Amino acid sequence: MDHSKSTKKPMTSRELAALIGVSQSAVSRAFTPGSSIARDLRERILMQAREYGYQPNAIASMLTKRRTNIVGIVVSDMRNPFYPALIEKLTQALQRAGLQSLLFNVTPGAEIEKQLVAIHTYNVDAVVVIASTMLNSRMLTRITEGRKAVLLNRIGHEDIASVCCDNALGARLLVDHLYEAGHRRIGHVAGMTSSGIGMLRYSAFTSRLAELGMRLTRTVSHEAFSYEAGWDSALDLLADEPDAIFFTSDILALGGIDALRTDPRGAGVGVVGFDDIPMAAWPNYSLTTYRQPVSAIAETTTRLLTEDGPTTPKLYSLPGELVIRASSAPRITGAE
Amino acid sequence: MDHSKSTKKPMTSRELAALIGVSQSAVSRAFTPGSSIARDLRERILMQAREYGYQPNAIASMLTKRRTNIVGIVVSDMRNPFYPALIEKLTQALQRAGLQSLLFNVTPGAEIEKQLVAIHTYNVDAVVVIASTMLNSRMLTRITEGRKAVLLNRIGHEDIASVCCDNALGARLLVDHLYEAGHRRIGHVAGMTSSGIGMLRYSAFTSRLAELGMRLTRTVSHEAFSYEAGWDSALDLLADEPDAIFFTSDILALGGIDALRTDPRGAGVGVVGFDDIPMAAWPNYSLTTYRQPVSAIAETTTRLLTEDGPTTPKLYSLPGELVIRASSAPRITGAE
DNA sequence: TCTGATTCTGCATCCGGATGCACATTTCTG
DNA sequence: CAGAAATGTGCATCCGGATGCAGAATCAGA
Repeated sequence: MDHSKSTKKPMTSRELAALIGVSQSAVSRAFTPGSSIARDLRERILMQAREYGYQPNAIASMLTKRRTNIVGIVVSDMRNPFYPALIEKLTQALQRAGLQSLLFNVTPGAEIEKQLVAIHTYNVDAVVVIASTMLNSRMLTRITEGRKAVLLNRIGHEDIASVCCDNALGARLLVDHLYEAGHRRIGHVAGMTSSGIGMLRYSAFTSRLAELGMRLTRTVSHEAFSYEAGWDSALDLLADEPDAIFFTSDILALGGIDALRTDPRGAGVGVVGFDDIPMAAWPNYSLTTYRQPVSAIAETTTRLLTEDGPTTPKLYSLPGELVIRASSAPRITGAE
Repeated sequence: MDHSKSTKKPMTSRELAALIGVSQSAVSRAFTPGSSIARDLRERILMQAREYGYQPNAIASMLTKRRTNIVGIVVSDMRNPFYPALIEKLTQALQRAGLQSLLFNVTPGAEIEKQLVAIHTYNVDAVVVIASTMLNSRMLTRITEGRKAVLLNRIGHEDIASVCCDNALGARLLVDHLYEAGHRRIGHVAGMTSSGIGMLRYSAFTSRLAELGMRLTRTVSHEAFSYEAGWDSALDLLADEPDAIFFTSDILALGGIDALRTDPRGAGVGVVGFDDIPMAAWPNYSLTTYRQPVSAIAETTTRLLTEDGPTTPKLYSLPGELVIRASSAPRITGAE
């Protein structure tokens, strides 16, 4: 009867110390960069440690150092393909910096408050909140207070740092592009009207529209950033006979493109999105969009979280890139 | 000069104990279900705790209990939309069971070994490995030994529990369906040939094909589970003039559908996928597929990880559901 | 009412490392 | 070469809870 599988207890610093005849403190210092220990002693200990398979217990060290090296990532909308991509890049960047990512999936149904308690009890060093219109300002304050925090794709909080692509620039570039392609009457599809980012894009969009003397036919929203919402919104807008439609996010735009294909009036209507999710590049969609600098966002976030001192609560706005594809092809001007 | 933000140290059990005049042990026991403490004392302590905002420090308790309540999720392919969906459901199910998810993103480039060390140092209670052809069998053993472990969408490891949908059943049902729709000459697109799941589906597929007297024209692989690989593979297969193509995963099938549309020979070729990712339901694709029981997979995994005792290393095969859509429409039999 | 069984409670100690402090060594400096 | 300064090491203690053990308190039975 051998149940060693669960019995196999890892060695402690004291055990290793005893084995190689040094003090426990020496072992601890050997593994603590910058601590006061002779170079050769450290090397000897590290070598022996490798030999015996000793690794310091991170939990114990968290307790004394008051530092977990864990970043809580709060996310609610994994449906929008942009976010998995962002999370992937982010966790990779964090891992490179020696930080692990604890994922907090905020779901609509359950008691959100309760889910967020864990963020406190797990003592995460920092919190990254991704979009999450599900969290109100008060909850946000609760989970970010007393620790480093960065908001991604969320703005309007004076006391928390926020990293975004340059939404206003993106919106303007897209409008400029539509203008050059000959589109004049533009429809707008918002995602959720409660999204600060969405509203930011919207206001940049409309003001640029005005500057160029273009016309906003109408703005509609089905209160979701989803394919279905995009579909429904596009059909709504068709009544106005727009030249083109500005979707505030790619996932909306994809639904819109497919919807437009179901209606003869949809032919020739230009479409632009925002984000540049992988599907935007699929030939079937060929969506013109503004590419979010996902890697730069991940890097910047990581930098902010690893810097010493509290995170400066400013808005870090990173330039993206206009990606022109077929969906916004120049308008064929016939009888107007 | 107030820098209280970082100074605000949470209260300890001893402090609370002193405040309300009980011993530290009492406080600890009040928060430990099933420990020996009088009902009314516990309630008094819990009430005061809420009052003073005391919460036990999870790190300290991890140290003594030798239990972190953290599950490491090892994933490498976040590109395939099926996995974000699975991860979302999984983290939610785990959260409901009081477990947090530490995400380990295994990236091709970096030294994988090094990334996996963290799994050990963080003392995660359990590991869930999702697909990850990137990890070889040896690495898998390293990270799962001594702890509970479940493989998702990965098979062929005698000593680790594995949870999957019923891949063989799914493949058979899809073949049956193609048969009924009048398709006889079937092409096959594999993802990565190193994927055990892929091969399992393949063998069930071919054997059912044989049983029904249908014909496998050819099987191709571009060694990736991606839209692009599906695209290329579909075009490869067109030379054989198949009636229909079986794609071993939806994301491949989507690429395939779009590719078939670029070639006149692609017209009328039936397509089936596997997984039922959200995009499969988009009208533009309307992909017939076998839906993986994502929730059931998440629940089963959670159950296995929360059960007492070691995880039984068997294969848990859960039934999915055939989802028939337009992509596999009955073949229009013309001049053959 | 007294004894034995039960249920609680607090004390002391431990979990595995980190670290201030004092002392031992080594390295300079004059 | 003495004495000061710099460097390294171990001891003891702490981080914040968990838990075995012994004694206190409550309850039951006779």
